[in-house]
Amino acid sequence: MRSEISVTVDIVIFTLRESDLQVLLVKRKHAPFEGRWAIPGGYVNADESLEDAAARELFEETHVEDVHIEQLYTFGEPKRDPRGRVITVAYFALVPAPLAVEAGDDAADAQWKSVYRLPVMAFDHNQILDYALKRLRYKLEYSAVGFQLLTPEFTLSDLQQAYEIVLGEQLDKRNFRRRILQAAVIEPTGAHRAHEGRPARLYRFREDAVAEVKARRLFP
Amino acid sequence: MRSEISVTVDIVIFTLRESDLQVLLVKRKHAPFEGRWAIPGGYVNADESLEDAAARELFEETHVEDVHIEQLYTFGEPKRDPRGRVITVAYFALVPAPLAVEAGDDAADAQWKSVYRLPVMAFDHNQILDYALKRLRYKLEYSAVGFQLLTPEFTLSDLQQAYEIVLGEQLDKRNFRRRILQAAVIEPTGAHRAHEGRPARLYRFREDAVAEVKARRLFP
DNA sequence: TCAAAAGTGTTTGTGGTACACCCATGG
DNA sequence: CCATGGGTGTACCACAAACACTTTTGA
Repeated sequence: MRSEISVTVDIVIFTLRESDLQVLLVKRKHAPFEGRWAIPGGYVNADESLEDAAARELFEETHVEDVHIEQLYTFGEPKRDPRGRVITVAYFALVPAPLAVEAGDDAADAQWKSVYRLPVMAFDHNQILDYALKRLRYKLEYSAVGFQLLTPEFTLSDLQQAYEIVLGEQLDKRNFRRRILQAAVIEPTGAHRAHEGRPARLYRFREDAVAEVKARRLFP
Repeated sequence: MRSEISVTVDIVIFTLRESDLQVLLVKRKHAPFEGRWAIPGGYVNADESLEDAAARELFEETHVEDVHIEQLYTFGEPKRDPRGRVITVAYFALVPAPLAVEAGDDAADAQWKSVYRLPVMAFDHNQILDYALKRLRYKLEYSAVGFQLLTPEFTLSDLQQAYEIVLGEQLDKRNFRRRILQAAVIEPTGAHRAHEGRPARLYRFREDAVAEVKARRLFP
């Protein structure tokens, strides 16, 4: 039985802004849910892959390319869209702070919103965002995905701050540094950055590093 | 742009059989890929959720209900089905051994196949199965999902054997028992089971147990 | 009494966590 | 010389891994 189902992709775009973890939301101009905030998304074209569709939506909203994108989950409850049967393949993207700030701010109907103060959104988008946030935090703990939120060169303090913002808790500086360094996923560029106080060593992410590390086995 | 996309669900059904980890495959009767083995699946009905569709496909193949089902990933490359644009939401299910053995064996065009000796399959189904197996192994290590492959009452040796089959490696009996027991996810039923040698205590899964345990943090 | 599987503790090593002071620079 | 953030080491504890023998039953 072939059924009439439309397929969309929605993309949860995370960035660090104003010492806060924020997502890009768009305000809907038409029914249903006119005036409500929503996760950006759109229909999948016939000849593009799902991931390409997600990357296209991301580019349309932010003019950002070549960032971390991954598939999150597919939401397909029959009544999730009042217009008919629409399933959405949700993705999430991590964009480095400075690029994202420039690009997101100019659209009147697109705003960065703190994940800690989200509005009631259109469709099942609150649920999608909850899930995306849970996944982001979870991945931060066992993979090197957090670097994707930073510029290509960063200090260890930048990185620690990023982790603290996303996880929503304070971390011990010495333990943080030791573990990041012994995971060998970053390397010093040799350069330093100074604002105030002692200049900080700059690091870059090592492309050849294993991005995902096996979690502890609970069961043997 | 609303595009003509069909939506299917495919379900990777795992079980333990003949001291082996096996999946249920069906032999295709029609083109494309006539005669090739494939993961069971079908179109999503207009009024059912994706998970309901997966559960329905599972029931149609095995007459098994109320088992662990979870969404795996959505595969949507434009050319994955030569007939047109079809995306598939893949699920995986874990069915307890004895039920599965009875149900799967009678269909001529449906067979349990060892995950260690898989044929070249239709569509992108080898890729889907690789991914499902990876996910199953991964989840076994940090969650209590492994119990879903056993009957409601089982011995610790049964459980250890299940882990060994899925993970493909030998485990130390004392360490295994200690960790399972101190995770407090199972409880003794009080009964014993005897075949040969000393009778073994029977256990059941504790429904109130936390099924998923936080993995070690690699990064602080 | 023997075969077969169940059941049980200890030691050692690794890694996580907690914790406080000195260093380099700019103003 | 002072304020500001950068950078460093150690002690304790918990848990993972390695490892061999005793117990209970049926034949």
